[in-house]
Amino acid sequence: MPNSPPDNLELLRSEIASRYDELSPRLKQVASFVLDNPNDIALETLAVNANRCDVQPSTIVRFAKVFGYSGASEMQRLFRDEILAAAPSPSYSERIRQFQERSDTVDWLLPYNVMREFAESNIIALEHLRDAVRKDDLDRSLELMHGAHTIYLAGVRRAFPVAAYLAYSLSHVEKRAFLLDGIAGMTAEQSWMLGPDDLVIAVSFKPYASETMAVVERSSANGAPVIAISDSRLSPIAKDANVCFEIKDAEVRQFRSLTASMCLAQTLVISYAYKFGLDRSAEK
Amino acid sequence: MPNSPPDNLELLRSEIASRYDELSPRLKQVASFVLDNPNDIALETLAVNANRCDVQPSTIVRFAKVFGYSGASEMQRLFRDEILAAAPSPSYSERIRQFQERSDTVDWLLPYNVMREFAESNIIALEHLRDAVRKDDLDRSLELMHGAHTIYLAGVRRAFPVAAYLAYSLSHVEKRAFLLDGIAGMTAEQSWMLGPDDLVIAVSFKPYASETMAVVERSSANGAPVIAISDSRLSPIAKDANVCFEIKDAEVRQFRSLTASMCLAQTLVISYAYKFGLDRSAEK
DNA sequence: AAAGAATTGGAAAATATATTCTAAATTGTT
DNA sequence: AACAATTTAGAATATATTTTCCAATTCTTT
Repeated sequence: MPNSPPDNLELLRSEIASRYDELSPRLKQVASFVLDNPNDIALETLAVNANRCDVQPSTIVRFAKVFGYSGASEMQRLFRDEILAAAPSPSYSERIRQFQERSDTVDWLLPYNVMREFAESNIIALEHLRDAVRKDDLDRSLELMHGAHTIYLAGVRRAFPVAAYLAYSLSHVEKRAFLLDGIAGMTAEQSWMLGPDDLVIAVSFKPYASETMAVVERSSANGAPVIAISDSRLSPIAKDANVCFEIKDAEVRQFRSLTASMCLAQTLVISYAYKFGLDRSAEK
Repeated sequence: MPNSPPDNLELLRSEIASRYDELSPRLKQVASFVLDNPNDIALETLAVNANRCDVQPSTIVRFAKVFGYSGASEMQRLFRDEILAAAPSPSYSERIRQFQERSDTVDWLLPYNVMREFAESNIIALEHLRDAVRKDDLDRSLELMHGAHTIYLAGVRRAFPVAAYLAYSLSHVEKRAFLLDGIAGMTAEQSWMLGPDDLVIAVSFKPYASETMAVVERSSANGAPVIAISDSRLSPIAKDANVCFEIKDAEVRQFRSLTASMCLAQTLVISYAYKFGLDRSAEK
């Protein structure tokens, strides 16, 4: 009946709400189910949804047609897109893609624009981090940190600032922490000494550094637990890790940021300080 | 081959990660797509997912079988259930109520809350940065960077990661850059050598480090231009600086973040690369 | 370099799912 | 209470999607 059906979920929801009264009994059943269980509509088949609201599949099709769609599938598309676009986790890549498309038109020769673009994508990365980090991983990390006599930080090149920050701030909350900095090629030697009493936090991103891989492999073989901060579960350092954080940092035209990784690092240190609050002093 | 397939997403993910190496090339493609885009697997048809990772639909079926499922559909069920479980009963009004409740009292003993809180404040800091940085400061910085034969980075303690990042990424856009790292107490000696052809980018925050102050003073006296990244115009390193960025980083209960500073650092490097685009290679 | 093994692409078959259609049931009207 | 109009159930049909299977290709081994 309506000329053009609502083309986003929010519109559809209010349309359903406002026309609720004119609907027939069965269609009302469908209406309230649809409003209350968007995820079921998105993910389950017509048959099971029909069953859930105690209705025939064909009734749901009729419902969709009443609101102007060609069928239930077309309406379902809206619900699926909502999850893909706005859902907690991995709308991420899609958002980034859209964002980058949009930014194709900005003038990259103006530093001011670069700044704005960069701030924007870092914000997106942080939002993603906030929603995607798993409670459980954080808890387990804190336990590992608490149990460790000393924490060793591994990370070179792009990952180095993160490792350096961890070393610095951990020692400021009075946790013994050393940076495996590989000065004079010492890294290999240094990792010999690590054992079950210690903990390695290894940070490594895409073209994974062999130094960091070696540290993880060796210390893990010696029985030292490992927390990995990396960009993929498939990362070589994720393999042997007891906990692996998968961080999707912002990427703007080839350049990858560290914002999300730094934020995670801060979270680990501060949570640790609060939970086992030996510190008091904290960093100034 | 495996007796019983993983029956929850997390298990499946780690199973995929750990067996990644033994997979054939096409199956690897599928594996990383599956890990990176769980929502697509949950919501899109085999055909479109196959297309997205540039593979035949049948390959995805084979992938699912390798991990013990009867077919792709059975595996997809896991991904769908994950979404359904994440939002148990997201009735609209209920969701809003929960959201409003959330921000009232946060329990800081729960790392998860710390993470959320931290991400939020970093986002705010970035928004501030985006709006507060002066066009003119950026332009002048780029000119100084362009004019310099070599850029030297100064920053210790909390500021060290920022300086390290700048050194790393500048050299990746083919700008000569050295970190004045003060190893073996060399900082003083190193800064003797700086002159009008060089540039110092100094990073320093609240309890200002004397090392960094010394570098700025001495090199500036020798005629080297200085860009300061600091938290106040009154900072000792701002005095002698040609350009001073005043960065208000997030502060959560005593702990200061580096997010905004890192973002500014990235902006400088990337703008430089675009404007004077010597790079081409960039960082990978 | 050839033979065998494993992997892959793609079309055909099977299955699952959505849609249509008609007869039955319900509702409202006189 | 009878009739028309509307709504509904459910089987039949159409469509979409997945799965299977085999030929083509690529990789290994000798």
